[in-house]
Amino acid sequence: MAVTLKDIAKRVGKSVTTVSRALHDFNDVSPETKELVRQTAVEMGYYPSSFAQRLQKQKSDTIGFVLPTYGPRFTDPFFSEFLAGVGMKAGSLGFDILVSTCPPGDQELFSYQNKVQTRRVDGFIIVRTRKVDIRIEYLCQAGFPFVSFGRTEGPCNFSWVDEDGESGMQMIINHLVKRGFKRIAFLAAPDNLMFAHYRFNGFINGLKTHNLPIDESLILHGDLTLRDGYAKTNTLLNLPELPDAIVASNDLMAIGAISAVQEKGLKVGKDIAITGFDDTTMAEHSHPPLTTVNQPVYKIGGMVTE
Amino acid sequence: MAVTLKDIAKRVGKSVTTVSRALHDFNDVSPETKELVRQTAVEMGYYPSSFAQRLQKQKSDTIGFVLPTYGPRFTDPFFSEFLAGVGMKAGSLGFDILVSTCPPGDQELFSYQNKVQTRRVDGFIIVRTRKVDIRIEYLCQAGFPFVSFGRTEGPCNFSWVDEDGESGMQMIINHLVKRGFKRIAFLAAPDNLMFAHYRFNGFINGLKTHNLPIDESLILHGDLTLRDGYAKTNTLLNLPELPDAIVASNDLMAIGAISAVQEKGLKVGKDIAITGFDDTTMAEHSHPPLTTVNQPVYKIGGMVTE
DNA sequence: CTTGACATCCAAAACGTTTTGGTATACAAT
DNA sequence: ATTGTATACCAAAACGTTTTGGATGTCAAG
Repeated sequence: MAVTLKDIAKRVGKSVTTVSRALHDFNDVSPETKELVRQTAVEMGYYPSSFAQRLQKQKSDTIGFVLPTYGPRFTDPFFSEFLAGVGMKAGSLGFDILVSTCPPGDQELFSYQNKVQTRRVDGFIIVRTRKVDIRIEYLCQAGFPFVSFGRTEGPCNFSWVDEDGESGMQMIINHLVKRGFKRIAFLAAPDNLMFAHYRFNGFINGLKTHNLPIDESLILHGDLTLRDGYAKTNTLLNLPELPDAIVASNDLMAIGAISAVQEKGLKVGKDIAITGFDDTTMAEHSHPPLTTVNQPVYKIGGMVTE
Repeated sequence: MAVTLKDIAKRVGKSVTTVSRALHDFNDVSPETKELVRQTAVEMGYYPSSFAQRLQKQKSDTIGFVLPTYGPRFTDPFFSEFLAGVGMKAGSLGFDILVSTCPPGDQELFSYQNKVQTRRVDGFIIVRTRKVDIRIEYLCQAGFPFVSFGRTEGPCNFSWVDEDGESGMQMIINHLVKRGFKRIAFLAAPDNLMFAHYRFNGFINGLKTHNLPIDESLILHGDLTLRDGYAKTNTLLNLPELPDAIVASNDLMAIGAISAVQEKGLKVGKDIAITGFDDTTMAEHSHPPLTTVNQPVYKIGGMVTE
């Protein structure tokens, strides 16, 4: 159906080689021929077959990205924003991006292996790194190119982009302490997630810096969802001695916390301070406005891609 | 680098043809040969080159999806959930999904043309259809396969999946009227978006059904963001005569509306009722809980893909 | 002994590119 | 006349598959 080099060659009465080289502006083609070929190509509506090119070049010009989907209700706005950043940068660099979805777990590795083995992608972008991350271990050991958003533990040597969640969290503690809050609770996230781990460290170090006691009963582990932020905050609000501040590991949980606190008839920011982390648009427009740490997700997506 | 059919052929002392046919279980290959070939393939770690296959078959087994990114702050959770649904279904059907990003506008068409012309995808999935939709017009006229989530105006004949936003909105009005609300405001969305159009129609028809007057001053047009829901609601709250209910075209705007109302010291659900549309997880955990209409985005993503 | 049916195999073409390693011609310098 | 140097061109191989249209050998029926 589609117009090929051969068709153009036939039309202009030259060989396929010459047509190909004319279109690539090689200097062993006469200016007249080049012009003729180019015009004919446009006229006939020629576009190279990407698969033929890729087969020949042994390059896919494609980046793989596996969305770690946590079930059907998968609405963490992080991913759409990150993907937007990735997509823009990839597009401007002439790369395609091949997205697949897979819940974290056993089958996860298949998603990666599959694309590596059938040579569908030249490299991967990895997000939500974990302390022990089989994806990273596999790709490292296979010598396959990838860049991650987030570090990992373990011996692998690879390129990554990361935020400094530890500092970010310390800034939050400083902010709270400066305003007189002392009994600070923490809504932690699954500790196998590296970013959660760093934020947790930052929290602990922040308390230590200000010589505040670390009260285990004020540290609860949530799953990063709004729902869970709400639930865990209710647990906190049932303690005999209430916290005067709640530091959440991300904005979603913080927003859940706000709901819970408001529901109890307490004033957020007065009775209990609440802070988030990420600076999502949701945070931007919560009421009262959420104190949070900006994480430029779109930009990070671009950086990782680059 | 990678193992090819030729390598296997050499090893087992048969032709490439035979190896290929053995692996595809053709019945003109002896059982012994088949077994031998299969084992050798596994041993040598053979995986077919997807590009060679695709070039040969003239099929890409890939679905294109262009994310309509509205700027760097692009956090509409709709898209991650939809994409999760698409990805799961596509994966189970052996299809890849090629994602690119492009803001709606002039260059948008390029994203599509490009992939059509270089034959990188076999078909497209389209979302957020518009009354006059150049993407649909182009693909229709080019005879290129696609399925959309959402209908469009215009003469094109194509396959789509859609929600019945009109009924959904009427249900909401019924719900409100039954509870005694009469002065109902509407946070509309850009009318060129089909889903917004249907929801608007549903709103108007709902009012008519109950013989309620249509007050233009109570109909404001927002851009679907939380921020704008907040802003437009403030406008409503400055009217000489307040509405007793605010119907938002989507959950994000509804949540913005809740903020605005609460900030004024009014009680949501008592002084002013607020409803959303979409049933995002955010809505699920807003306080007070948002009355909304469920839109099974994940499932829809799967249906469109199928 | 021939014929036909069947089982097993394969060379070559095709998919649409890019690259390699040339050839042919013209013209100038020796 | 020979050599050298450009300039303009191209056949063939290569990338890794699948498909086409056979070829070969065996065995049973006639």
